[in-house]
Amino acid sequence: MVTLAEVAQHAGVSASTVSYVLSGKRSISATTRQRVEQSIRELGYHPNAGARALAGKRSNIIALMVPLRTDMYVPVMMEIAIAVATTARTHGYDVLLLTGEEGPDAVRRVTGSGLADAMILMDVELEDERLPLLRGTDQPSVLIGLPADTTGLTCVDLDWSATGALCVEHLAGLGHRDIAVIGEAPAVYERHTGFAERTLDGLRSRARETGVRVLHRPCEGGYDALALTLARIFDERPGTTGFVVQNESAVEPLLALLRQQGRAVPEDVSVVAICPDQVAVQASVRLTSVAIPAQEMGRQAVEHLVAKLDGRGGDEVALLTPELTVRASSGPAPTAP
Amino acid sequence: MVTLAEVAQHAGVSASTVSYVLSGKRSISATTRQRVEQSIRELGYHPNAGARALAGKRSNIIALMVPLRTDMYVPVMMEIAIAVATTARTHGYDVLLLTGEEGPDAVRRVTGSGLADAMILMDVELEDERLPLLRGTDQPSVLIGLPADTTGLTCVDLDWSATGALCVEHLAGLGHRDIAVIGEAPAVYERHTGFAERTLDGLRSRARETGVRVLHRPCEGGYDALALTLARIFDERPGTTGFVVQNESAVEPLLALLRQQGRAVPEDVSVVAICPDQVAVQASVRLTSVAIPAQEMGRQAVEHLVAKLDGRGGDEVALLTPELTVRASSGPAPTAP
DNA sequence: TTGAAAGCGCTAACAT
DNA sequence: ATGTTAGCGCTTTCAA
Repeated sequence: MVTLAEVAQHAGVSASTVSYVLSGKRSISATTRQRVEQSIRELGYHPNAGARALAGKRSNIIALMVPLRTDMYVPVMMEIAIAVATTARTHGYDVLLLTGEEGPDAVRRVTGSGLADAMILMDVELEDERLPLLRGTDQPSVLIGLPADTTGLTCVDLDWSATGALCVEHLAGLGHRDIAVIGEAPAVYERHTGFAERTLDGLRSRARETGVRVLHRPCEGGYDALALTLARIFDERPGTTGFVVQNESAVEPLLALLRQQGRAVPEDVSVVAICPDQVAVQASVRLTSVAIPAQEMGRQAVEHLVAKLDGRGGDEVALLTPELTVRASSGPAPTAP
Repeated sequence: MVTLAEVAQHAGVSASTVSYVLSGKRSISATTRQRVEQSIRELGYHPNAGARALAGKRSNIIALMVPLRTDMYVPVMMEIAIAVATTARTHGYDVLLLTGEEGPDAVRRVTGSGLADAMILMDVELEDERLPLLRGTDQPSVLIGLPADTTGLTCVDLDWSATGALCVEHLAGLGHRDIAVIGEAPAVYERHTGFAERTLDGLRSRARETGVRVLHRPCEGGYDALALTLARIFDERPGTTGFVVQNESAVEPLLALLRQQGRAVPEDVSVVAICPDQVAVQASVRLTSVAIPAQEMGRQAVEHLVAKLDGRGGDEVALLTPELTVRASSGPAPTAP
């Protein structure tokens, strides 16, 4: 293992000079710099992470807490995680992967051990039990998701309320008066996950404003669950002509069942999905959708965190503006026969 | 921040005693141990990770390199990653998330800096450029996936060749004589990803043995791509009665299109999928499938790695035996009209 | 069974 | 512009 001292000797300079060449924290003459860089290359030197963390009081590691749950749409989580990792690298940070399993203990462990300099939490609940800990520490953190009380916290999230509103607006604008919402699995609501409830709020308040009726039904993924849900919806509201789907694993089943029942999309019923663009374009009908900007969320979370680590920027809630893309699954409401 | 020295003082013992209480590397009298543990709790002490890594020469971190690609089935990657993280924790390790982006450089960086004690690589190609580096270092590693040459390497993977064979065997046993294989996206083959090629080998050699014909077609996911592929298949082999699908995002489109063409599953055509069980049971027809044991792969990778770190166990290739579950999508081949 | 003390490799004053 | 040096908090000999 090559040490800084060896590099120093090889280059004929002192250890601190090598250190400063590396950190750029003081000016170095061009010639020494080159000699040092040359030695570093020749010896294949890599600074020891532990020693650095110990002496410098920063590990250059960001912890990322991902949920274990399988009732969230996994590709979105993965996309966020990867965006976090790659963005972090561009700022010189590595990412430590923590699963939700350890819960609040993980926060304590990471904070206490100096393992990471900061952390990003995903899948935040409205009353998340990790929040008191975060507020009580000086370790910078960013939440992806919005808890009920954001005091003293930095959060990044899609503006789910606006997302819901946007969906209703689109359908209402097309003349739909009776809208059904296929929501996330019941467990997601029971857990009081912010995004699900906020979407619903946005949906409902815009419905009120535009005078359309909204029927919301949570739904597990898969065909069987959706068949049941759909039957109930048409039973209760036979005049339903618009659907908003928030559960990715209900998208394809919904399209299949509508087809099977002889209801044409978008002639008889319109469908608006809340999902990643990729899902929208790969579906059997190209879906009008509001995109979930997973990458952007991961990227912004890191940018905010790095800003805090650098002493710039403070607490703040960054809500991403939703964008609706019109595709083939939505059209004017059918005129009554 | 609480230090070991503070704990020692609080407990009225020396620093080394506290250290040994923590590591258990020498016997401590019951009373001292309790006093120390008490102090640790009272002060909320957490050992400093950097100092530990520096002095102990082990970071207790395992690096996990995940691919950036989106042409692999993402939930499987995620499930592996989470299994790695949770299993690692049970052995006292944390997991550092590296993306494939940095490529071989990441291996150098992690090895050189002592950031991680060991690493797990996912999405290994047959001739992976990271392998020479791994062979040339004493840092333990485990591959999830099988390269062409496994000399000096430890690998964990599903036995894809046996998986392919199993699929053909099942269909052949039901009397199918003409089988089509819907494969992964062309890019996956071009990249020479081991699992895709091996599956094909297994498929073909068992086909030869059982005297069935196999037509293999790579396929991007989504409806449009699959529609094209399917048309060509029936064009070329009108007598096709069995399908093996390896691309998850082709599963649902395939079922939809078959339905649409009036081909009943399993009466007219049988479908066997290679996918996680969850996908198989959530599909519109419950699929006969060979499961991809994502969790098990992640878990075993960590177990092997920990064994190497502890000086137990050496290089070794662990192939998981595939298991086929018969569900509703496969049945006897239709008798010729 | 316990203590004392020498580093681990690096950073950041403090000097010059 | 560069060198000297005192730690950072822990592990692990070496001693008792």
